[in-house]
Amino acid sequence: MLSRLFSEVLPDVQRLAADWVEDNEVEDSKAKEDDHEPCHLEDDELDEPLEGSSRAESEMAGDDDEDEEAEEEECGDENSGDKPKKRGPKKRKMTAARVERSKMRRVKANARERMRMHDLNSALDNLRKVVPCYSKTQKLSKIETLRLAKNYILALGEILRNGKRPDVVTYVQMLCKGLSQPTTNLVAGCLQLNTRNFLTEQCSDGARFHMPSSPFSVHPYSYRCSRLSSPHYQPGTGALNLRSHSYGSGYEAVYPPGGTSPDYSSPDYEGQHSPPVCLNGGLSGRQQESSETDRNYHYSVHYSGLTTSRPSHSIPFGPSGTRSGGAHSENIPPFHDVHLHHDRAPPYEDLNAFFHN
DNA sequence: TAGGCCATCTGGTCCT
DNA sequence: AGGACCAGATGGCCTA
Repeated sequence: MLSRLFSEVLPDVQRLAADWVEDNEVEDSKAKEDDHEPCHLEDDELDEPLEGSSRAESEMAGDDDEDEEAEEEECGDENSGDKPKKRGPKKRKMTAARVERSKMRRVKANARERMRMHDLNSALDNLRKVVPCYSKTQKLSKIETLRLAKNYILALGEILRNGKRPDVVTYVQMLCKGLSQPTTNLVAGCLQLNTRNFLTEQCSDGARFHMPSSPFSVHPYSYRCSRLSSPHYQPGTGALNLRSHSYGSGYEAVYPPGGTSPDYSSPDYEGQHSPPVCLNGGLSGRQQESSETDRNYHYSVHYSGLTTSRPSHSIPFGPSGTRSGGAHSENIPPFHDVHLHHDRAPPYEDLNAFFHN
């Protein structure tokens, strides 16, 4: 067994090692070329840059009177050893004023960079609000937001291209492609909550719902995951079945008949493979709240723009094409702060209304 | 405690 | 010269 493993892996390892040696030789030669300029500092830059954010503190502490000496030391030993003398324009002396200017520039640059990152983050927040499943308290990470947004765009494009509604499983699959499992659970959980026509029972932990008459052809299939082994799980609670994969950590999903396996090898898949979601109304992973905190969740439908006038916000997906009216997720008291956006995108009436306006 | 995520600082590069 | 953008490094916080 091991020998077979070695025989399979060894050639690759050897090839990688050879590549690595080759690369290092190239880099070494580059480094040697760079060694010809031992005092390669910008005129205005501080000497001996410190590591990490402590640098700023050290700079802000201010050692103006030592800077000139430090600068002298920086290039003072350039003749020592057998290194060739540095050519090019001589380095200007770091006067106290120039050091001060340099510090000021750095402080200003830091402030600009902070502003820039804040702008970027606020843009990401805006993006979070328009992708499916927005939660103020349980924000998607940046990378997950971008992935979900990409999937959302692709899904909408697919809908427009095909001109027909996908079933909810397909839709969730499109949305969750390449997402982490917690995000997948969150999105799919949001989506499933919104597909329910009504709740026959509001469970004490806020995570279990009966879905006796879902308009989607998803609930008949069993779905097994780690959550199902939890004391909260009850069979027949309408677990939404997505994909069938066995993942090492006790996750096992079952494909619906005729279901296709996720194309994780597709070029647009990036990042970790998403294990199957556990869609029995709860969240798992990072977004999964304890049964105590589940009570504080309130899923609400978030409409922006073209469908705001609609009183009912159910997902119009499903093979039957029926609108699952009455399942307004705002009627689910234990959940808060999670907004569903996917429900405003797929309605073709809404899309048509949008395009005809 | 490890790993994920994030904010911040920093230096390099490119552009105006 | 200065600003925008980027990527690497670092440390803090949180969660499993």
